Amino acid sequence: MKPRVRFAPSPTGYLHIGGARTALWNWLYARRLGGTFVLRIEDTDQKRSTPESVQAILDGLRWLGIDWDEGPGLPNNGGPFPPYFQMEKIKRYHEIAEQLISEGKAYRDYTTAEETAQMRKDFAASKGIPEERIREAGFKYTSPWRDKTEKLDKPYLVRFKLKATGAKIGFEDLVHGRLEKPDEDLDDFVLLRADGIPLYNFGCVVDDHDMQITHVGRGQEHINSTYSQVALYQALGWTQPVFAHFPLIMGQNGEKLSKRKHPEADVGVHRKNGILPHALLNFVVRLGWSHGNDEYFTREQMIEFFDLKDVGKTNGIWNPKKLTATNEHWIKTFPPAQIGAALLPYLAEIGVSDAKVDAKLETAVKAFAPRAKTLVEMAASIKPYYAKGVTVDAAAATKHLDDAGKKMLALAKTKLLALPEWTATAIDPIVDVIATETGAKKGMIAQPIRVAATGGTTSPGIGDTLAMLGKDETIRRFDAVLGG
RNA sequence: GGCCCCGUCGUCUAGUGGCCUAGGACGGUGCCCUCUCACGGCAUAAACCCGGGUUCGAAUCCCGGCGGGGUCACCA
Repeated sequence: MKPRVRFAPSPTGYLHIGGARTALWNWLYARRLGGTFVLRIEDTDQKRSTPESVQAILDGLRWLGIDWDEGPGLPNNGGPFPPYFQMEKIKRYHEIAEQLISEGKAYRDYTTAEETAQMRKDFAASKGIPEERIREAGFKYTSPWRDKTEKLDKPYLVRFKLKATGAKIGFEDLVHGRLEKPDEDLDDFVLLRADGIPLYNFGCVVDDHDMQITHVGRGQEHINSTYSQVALYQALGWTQPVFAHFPLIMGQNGEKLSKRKHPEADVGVHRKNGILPHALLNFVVRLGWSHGNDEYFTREQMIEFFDLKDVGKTNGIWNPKKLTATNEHWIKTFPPAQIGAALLPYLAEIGVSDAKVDAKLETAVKAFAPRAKTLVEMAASIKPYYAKGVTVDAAAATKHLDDAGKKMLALAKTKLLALPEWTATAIDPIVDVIATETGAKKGMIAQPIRVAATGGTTSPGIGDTLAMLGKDETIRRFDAVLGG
């Protein structure tokens, strides 16, 4: 059977890097096995969900090239199991909740949020312990409505009626193996809030079932809620999917990568910083998963090699240096035309709007690929080559454009003017030629040329540098230095 | 703190009882290449959390300790 997997983000902010990896791994799994990748928006947290966030997540996924087979923005209501936004199927959750209630597997709890909160507080106070430790002290919420069935005319929430027998409840996890705990450790978790909106554990189970999801791959932080969900599957008599709980991505301080404390948690930040989408994918796919000693994968190789069973168990730490190294690798590896196309928005961003993917840009990409860590850097490096004229750095001029330097420059100009064609391969040898003819060191020849052409002391090889500039602009800049 | 998960170089990892004097990658260090800056090449330092078992033999299996993380909501 072809797997049906899903990525079910909550639209409460930008696309999180951990979410992106979860999406990627699920997507890869589906693609390799010819399965289906579903995107579902879990927008039941009405306080925090926003349309902007939905957009940000969709944009982030698209930028990464992770496409979904079912979900938002697709024809025919998004696919065969709509809707793909939880808030659009509230009725369905109520239906299931009612069924559970009628079967005695759930109940209406008229206790208010304030009351339950107070109960916790009182218990903690009576034991003289902080609230998060009430569980160890034996606190377990027991609703006075647990065994009642009457329907009152006031707000209620629906709780799952967990039957604790002391038996183990658990599941087979693809990365962890058998995971279980005594069902007594679970409680009557809330299915429906007082306003009728489902909570995560409920909506998630109903949807995964309705959408016929076969494999649920998500972060390890969900392990504990999975036990509750398993109880629900059993109560409903539904077949549960195969679970796979992924290790977490931690910030460099060792804490879980959070939106507040770690700017790098935002996929959009990397886009802004000039990271290639594929580089981000490659970096993130290796964080917690490996294929022998392989480090770099094309998209096709990722699909070919990825398997949920090869996912590791240990949390990984975000390593910006390795991300950069991965980015450099792909900048150097992808065809110049492709990098050039990716570079256009970054050039436009800094005012170079006349650039297009042509011979000049490709030459520039080739020249700067080994020198740029990011597309932002590359764009900045290339920008001067699209300008008319250049301001020569004073210190550089003093050092390299003295009388001797200008003499070399003039000589170079003569040789350049005599060239049959203006290409890097044609230009490059002139430094050697002049060196041989005059006996001067190459540095004495190349540096004056470089300073005159770029205004500074560093640039790619003379051939590439002048080729990028073009004949006219090169000579113009030479003349500006030589005067008259 | 209860419960749950995890524990190989600084980091990501290979490793599934002998192939391990523990391999690769990023980062670090040194050297080489060189018209500048890079790229690249070569070399090098650096780890099996600790303690008990099991076994002829353990990074690999078991137990305990320690350490890290997650989770304990009418968030997801």
